[in-house]
Amino acid sequence: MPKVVDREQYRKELLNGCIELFAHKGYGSITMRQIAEGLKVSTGTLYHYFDSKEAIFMQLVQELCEQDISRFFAQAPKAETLEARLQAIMNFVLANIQYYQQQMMLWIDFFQQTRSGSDEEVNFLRQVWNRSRDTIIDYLQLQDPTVAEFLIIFIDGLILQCIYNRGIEDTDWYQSHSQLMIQMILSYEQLSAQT
Amino acid sequence: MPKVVDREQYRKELLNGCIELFAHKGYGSITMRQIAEGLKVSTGTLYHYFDSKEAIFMQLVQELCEQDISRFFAQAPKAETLEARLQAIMNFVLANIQYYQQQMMLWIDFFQQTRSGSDEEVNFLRQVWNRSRDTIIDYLQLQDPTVAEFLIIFIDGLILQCIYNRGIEDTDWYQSHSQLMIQMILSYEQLSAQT
Amino acid sequence: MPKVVDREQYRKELLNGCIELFAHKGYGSITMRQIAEGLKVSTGTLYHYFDSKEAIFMQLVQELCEQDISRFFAQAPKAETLEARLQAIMNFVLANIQYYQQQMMLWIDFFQQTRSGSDEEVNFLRQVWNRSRDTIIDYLQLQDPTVAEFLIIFIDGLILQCIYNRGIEDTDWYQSHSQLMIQMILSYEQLSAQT
Amino acid sequence: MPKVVDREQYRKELLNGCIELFAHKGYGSITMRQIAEGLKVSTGTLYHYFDSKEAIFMQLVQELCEQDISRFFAQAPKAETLEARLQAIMNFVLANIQYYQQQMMLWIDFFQQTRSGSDEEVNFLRQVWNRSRDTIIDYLQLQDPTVAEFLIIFIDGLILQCIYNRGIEDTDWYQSHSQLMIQMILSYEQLSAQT
DNA sequence: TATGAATGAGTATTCATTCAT
DNA sequence: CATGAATGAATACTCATTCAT
Repeated sequence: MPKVVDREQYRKELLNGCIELFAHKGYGSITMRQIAEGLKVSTGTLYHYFDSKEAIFMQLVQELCEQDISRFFAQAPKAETLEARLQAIMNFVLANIQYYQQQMMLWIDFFQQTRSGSDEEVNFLRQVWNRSRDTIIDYLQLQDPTVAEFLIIFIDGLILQCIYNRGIEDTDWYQSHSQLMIQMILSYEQLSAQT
Repeated sequence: MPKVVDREQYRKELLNGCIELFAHKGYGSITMRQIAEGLKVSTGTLYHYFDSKEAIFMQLVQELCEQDISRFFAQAPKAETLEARLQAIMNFVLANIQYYQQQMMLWIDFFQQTRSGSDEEVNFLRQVWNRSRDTIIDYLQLQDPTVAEFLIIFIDGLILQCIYNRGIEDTDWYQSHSQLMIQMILSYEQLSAQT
Repeated sequence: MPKVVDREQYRKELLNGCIELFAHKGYGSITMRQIAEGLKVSTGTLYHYFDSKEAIFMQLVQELCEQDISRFFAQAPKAETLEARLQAIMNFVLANIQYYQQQMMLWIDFFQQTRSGSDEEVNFLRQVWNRSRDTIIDYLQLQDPTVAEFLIIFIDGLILQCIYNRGIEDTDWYQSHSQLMIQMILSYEQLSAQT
Repeated sequence: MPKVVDREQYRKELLNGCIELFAHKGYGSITMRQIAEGLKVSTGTLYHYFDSKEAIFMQLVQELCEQDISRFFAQAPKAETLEARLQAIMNFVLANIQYYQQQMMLWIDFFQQTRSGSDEEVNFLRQVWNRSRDTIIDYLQLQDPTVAEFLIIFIDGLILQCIYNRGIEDTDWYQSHSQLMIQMILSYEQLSAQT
């Protein structure tokens, strides 16, 4: 077991290792022992780097969001038209649909666990989530942020459906609904512009 | 502890008692003991009527769905226009938003718990869920069922947002997005009809 | 494993079984698993009868005190003279010296554990202890309760010495100090009576 | 973290730092990490100077006893009469009552922890304790050491009572029992001298 | 039919100690 | 000398389920 040099660096490595562990089993179902085994460290070491299971989760959420945003910008085209930007977003979500499914399940699972939990954590999560939302709003450059929010709501619904259906092998289904949404927004924007 | 004559009848009574217990604590967090106490029976009795915690949940889901549908029809106006029917649905969801939040959380919580569970259960749930979906599609009388499904996706997203925000006191937020969706669908239908 | 008929009866049996377990290892060192094994029940059963390790201890202390007092009266002579009564007490303590050592260690061990604990428990213990003290004061029939308290302090010191010396095989040592104390009290009472 | 020249010197400094840490939390409750933090060193350093937690305790006890004795002589009057010497002792104990409470709790806590421990440690502790006892016996200059031992037993009882009552704010209580004891010893000595 | 006592593997977390750097 | 990362067995306590009564 190599002695760690950069504590912060190693903590992030562990965190990255957690992602798929949490995603695979869920916050409530995975045990600290399983996490430790998955990371190939002892439970003691795990607790050396994180105060608690909850703490791991919180940091994980933040990390995921961070990665999410930078991954999107790394790949998002500098699209000129609204349609192109909408397409970019929908394609990005589809491309990472499994990732978003996992994240959403994690999210809600945690909400369940902390049902009567402190507001502090909930607020922290909300804050992280808002960052994602604002990023999308900014990218779309819509005059009315309501429409951007509208899109986000729909995307969430779409991801949820994928969860219900345990992953989509059926990309067409996703695509057709995406196109429908894009068209609707475009029409709506056109109409708004005219009046 | 009513001395039971009709086994089936009593089972349903117990099930009804479970609804708020599951909703309040969540599938993963509530214990069989708590359920038994909440129903004012012994754990033994609980196991006499249900095979397992999971079995309770499955039957509960079915029961909820049943109640859901009949409640909707008991209240839904025999609306002539599509707009009126859309309004009816959105209003109905809003009126029962807390109920739907709880149900959705229950739902996903169960998905988490049974992640590596048998497909049998998942299929059962999917079947139940399809009943709800088909009911809405029928009610809307749209030529293109895709649009109905589109609406359902959006509603799910809407409920999810309410969960993230831990209940909406902000009815306006919900209303404005509802209206946006209704208008979009109406426009889209109009355009489709023209071509 | 016989199914228990009288819950309260069985709880007391378990409690009695705990006495020597706690005495042998001490409150802080014994584990719930060890207690369960010692009682030949599962940990689950242990928790079925007692809320927590602390709860076991509290009930144990009370039970011990109760037994202590009734044992004393069952054996204490209806002594006419003060000297006889003092002798009776000192003899009783000597006869049960191991028991008192164990109890005292348990006592202090618990004080350690709950150092920053709730006052509730401490008060409960104090109350139990006061019962023992008052019993002795009553029995001695001294005009001045201070002298009775004085004796109790000394007895506590005596027990403590036995702990330091890990049990006395040397009964003479105990006896000589007992006699010294008895003489001192008698002289003091005589003098008080004269003036 | 002073760069150390004299290893022995530094060890004593650390030991002194431990006193209040052990006293505050108790032998069983304090962790090596807490001790290290309290001393502002790493656990590694702690283990560099002491073999184990137990070793720290043993050395601490010795150190405390040493300090105890020298503190007493630094302050004790060269009293001519027995009464004055008895007063001196009782006053000294009262003045340091909190200290003695802590020490006694530490003592017994350790006895608990090492219940089934090797005799070696117990003997070491007994030796240290005997030094204190002999010092008192010497100081009192009584012909019969039994009486001195008798006093010590009583003092231990007195300290124990203070523990049970979690510190005495009630100095009077202590004083009255002290005077009672002093008088008793004086009377006894007088009588012994006469015969 | 109804009860609730019994089970024991499983949970998050702690801690004295070791040892590579 | 000094550090603190690493260990893993141990802790109190939980819980779905079974089964004798």
